[in-house]
Amino acid sequence: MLMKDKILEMIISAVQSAGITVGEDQKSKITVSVAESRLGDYATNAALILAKNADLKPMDLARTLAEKLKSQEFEKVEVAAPGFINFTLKNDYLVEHVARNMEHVTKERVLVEYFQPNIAKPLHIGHLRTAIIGDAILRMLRYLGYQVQSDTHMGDWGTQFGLILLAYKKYGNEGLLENDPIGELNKLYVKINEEAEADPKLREEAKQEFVKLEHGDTQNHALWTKFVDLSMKKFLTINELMNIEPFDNHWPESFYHDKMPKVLMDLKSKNLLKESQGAQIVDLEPEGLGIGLIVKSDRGTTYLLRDLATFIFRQSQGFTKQLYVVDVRQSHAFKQLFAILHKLGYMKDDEGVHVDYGFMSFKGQALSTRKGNMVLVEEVLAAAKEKVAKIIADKNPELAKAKDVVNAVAIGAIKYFDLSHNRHSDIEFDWDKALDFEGNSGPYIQYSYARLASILRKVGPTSYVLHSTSLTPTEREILFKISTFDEVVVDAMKEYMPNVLANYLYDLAGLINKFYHESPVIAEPDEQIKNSRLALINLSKNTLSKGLQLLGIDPLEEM
RNA sequence: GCGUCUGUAGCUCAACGGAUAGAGCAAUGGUCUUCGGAACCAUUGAUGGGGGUUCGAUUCCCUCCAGACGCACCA
Repeated sequence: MLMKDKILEMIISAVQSAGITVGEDQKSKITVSVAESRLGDYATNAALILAKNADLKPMDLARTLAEKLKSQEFEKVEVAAPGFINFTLKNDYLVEHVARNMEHVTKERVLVEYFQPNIAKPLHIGHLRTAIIGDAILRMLRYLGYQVQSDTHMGDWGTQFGLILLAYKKYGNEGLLENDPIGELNKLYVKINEEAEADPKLREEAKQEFVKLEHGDTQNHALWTKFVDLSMKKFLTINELMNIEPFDNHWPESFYHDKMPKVLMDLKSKNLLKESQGAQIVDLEPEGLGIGLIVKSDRGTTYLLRDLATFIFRQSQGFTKQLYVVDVRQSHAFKQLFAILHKLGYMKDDEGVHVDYGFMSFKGQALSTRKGNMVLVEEVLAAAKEKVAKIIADKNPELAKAKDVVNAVAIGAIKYFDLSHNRHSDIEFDWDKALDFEGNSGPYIQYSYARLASILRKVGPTSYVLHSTSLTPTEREILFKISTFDEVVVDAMKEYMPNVLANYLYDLAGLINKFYHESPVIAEPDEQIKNSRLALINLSKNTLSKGLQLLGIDPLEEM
């Protein structure tokens, strides 16, 4: 059990033994949080919340509770104005507690959808964000014991394939296609779109091509399969390229093609479907969500219908929770989706969550604005690697396996930059900042790790014992910080905010660097202190390693 | 027009309704006979305006200002 939760339980029972009744609404307002280090380890506002009910002054109630809360785990339980209770854990207790691993409880099945590229459209920075955030969430939920799976949901179906098929038949070249499938398909798509602007007949032809595809035309189906296979292969290089966990499922849009009629029947049988302007809609005006378009007036299907089928299918696979890591522009669409699923009776509470994120823009050094404001993944990565390689060549020219290190640092820098920000914020990517080794950055944390690794390497294998006495204030802070690791991951996943963990790791790395500066280890004459510091280093290193890996960043023994 | 989100230091960002609003960059000044100086320490500096709720508001509510993004036949 997490220390935080344990303290909360102690508080509740202390309150009850003081004869004070606690309503559910009040209970939910009582918090136990990490205190400022000068005040203690944990703090609670319980007395402030309950004072009025108990008809006591907050300070008096706090004192009463504090008295009851004194127990073997705590060095101190103190009261502070206007009515906080602060807890300081015993060092002995911390030493013992910190060595324990989180008990593994198997939790519900969760599906995380992220990385939704469209065939014939190149990977850009938006795809990078969904992949990075989604991947981090997957890793963290898995750590917490959830049975998580990922799903990519690629865009491989729809009327745009009519245009692509038509263009390929007119101008296509097999060699070019195999060489650079997405680039070539994109070129064809752009070209035919331009032509269709001028000549509406082409659009009609394209539509027919798609109809043929839908009806299983052999030639079109073969071409489509080829486009999809080649593109998929290319897209999935993201796993290797960005160190993204392999995806568990690929259920693309086409996969739901034959699952939509059933949803339509369902909607009809529940009287939710209406005819309007020749189209089939669900009226969501009462919910303030406008009109949900299900079938277009030309009888074409919509994304909304496909998304309904998607949710229902995944639910049938046993997933009791579905997370959609998709940018914030889709939030209206997801509200509609969830509202209709409620009406259909498929969704209760928060079984579906839109994990939205803001935009990433770029500062200075405009990266190719040829395609509008699109910044390509390849360009970002190449630029990052180039910059990192220069720094490495400068700082550590002797480094073995420099290429791997450059790769890991570049990826770490990009990911950390993304993940350290609150995902709701629109953020500006600053090359100098993200790839500077100084300050709050991925490389800073990797560097802190490498320093610890270096000390342990020098000392060689020994068994370390952490002693609870003779801890310096910084060492004590580090120890406590490490003990809260699991709490932090739990907190981070309450609202699916990877930045909570990223910020924690930065704080920890900062403390470690401070400690590194203050306390010599190898040169320490007192063997017991030396040994204890080595133990602390070992713990710190393991914690940084766990945390970095949950963010999808490789810890490096040397850099 | 309606809706959602955002507005914090010169810049880029943090902050479960909590205690003296934290960082990084930039600027200035320091530390060290470098267990890896890619470090550490310090100084200057901020909640868009106005109301309200609360013991307590960057956080919740109202309003105004500024910006971004959405509001059925594009995907």
